[in-house]
Amino acid sequence: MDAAEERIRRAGYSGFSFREIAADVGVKSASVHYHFPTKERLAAAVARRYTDRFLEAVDHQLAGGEDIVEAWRQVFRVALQRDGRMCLCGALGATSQDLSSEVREEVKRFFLLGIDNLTKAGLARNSALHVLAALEGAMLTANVLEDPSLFDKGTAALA
Amino acid sequence: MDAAEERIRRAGYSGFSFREIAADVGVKSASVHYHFPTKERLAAAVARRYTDRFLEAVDHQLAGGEDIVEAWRQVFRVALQRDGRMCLCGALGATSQDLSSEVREEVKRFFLLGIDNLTKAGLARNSALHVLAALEGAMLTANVLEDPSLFDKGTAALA
DNA sequence: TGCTATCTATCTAGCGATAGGTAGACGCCT
DNA sequence: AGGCGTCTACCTATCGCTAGATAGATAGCA
Repeated sequence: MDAAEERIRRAGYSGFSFREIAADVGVKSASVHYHFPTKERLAAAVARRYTDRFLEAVDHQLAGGEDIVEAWRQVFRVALQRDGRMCLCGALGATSQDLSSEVREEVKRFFLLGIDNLTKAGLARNSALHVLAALEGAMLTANVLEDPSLFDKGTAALA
Repeated sequence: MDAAEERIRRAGYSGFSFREIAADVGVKSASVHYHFPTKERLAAAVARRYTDRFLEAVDHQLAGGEDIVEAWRQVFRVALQRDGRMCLCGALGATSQDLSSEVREEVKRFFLLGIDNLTKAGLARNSALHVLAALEGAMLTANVLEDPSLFDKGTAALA
């Protein structure tokens, strides 16, 4: 799943294969099929784990006394700068219309829970949407222009 | 190129094929290769045309007396709601790390010219980054959640 | 005007590579 | 003994791309 996550975050759903992630881990593709019968199932599992971990990380930031928006910004920031990759659900979501419903639902879940988390912390719904959009978009921009500092600059106005 | 643009905007770079777009148009894939020797070349040509048209549309909005930020917002809005698809450079940019340099440079061009356009209209660089990121991210969010109205709600704060 | 040569845009056929996925055998551990 | 995990070997389908050929339009020249 780690290998799949890396590959998906770099190249999207149709940009990774069983053979590639098997080779990354040092096994054969048939072994991956043993654990995840289909590609869709694997991608959905990876997306679910990603979302859960992401929300946990936000909670951890909040526990450290961070403001809610700054907490989200920090988690996105780390995802971009530590991993050097896109947000998994951003990478998958860009081709949302082409995903199987199983995977698409997991990607939706990331965004829905994100909006939910931000509103429950006191933000208006439109503000929650704006924060999530700005973070996701800033990550994309920094990724395209290969300059991580653009994330900080593009999201400075949120803080 | 129209067919290729549609497919790329729905499924990204690795989500379209010569055979598919040939079938869309009613020819054979070999005929597409006649005009575009490689897939990279085709994608790069489509991205360039998309960027040029996009900037023209922004200029047209400005000529109509629109505020610069509102002009950008409107063009994104139309791209999402009329076409029902992602921004082409957003869809490609999400997998930027996996694109050939030829295509990646065209995607970069979209973002660089966007920032340039916004700053030359008077915005600070960080504000330009923020606007572009928010628009691109709002489009992604609306796309994933299959609700175009979320674009308006998520970008209302920009106006 | 008519012949010749070239160009354009398409076709059929097929290349090698890779995709997702499956069947059955093998070894290992309890 | 039996299940778990991995393997080899294979399948069908599709990928990007190319070869060779062809019909029709175009252009230059006698």
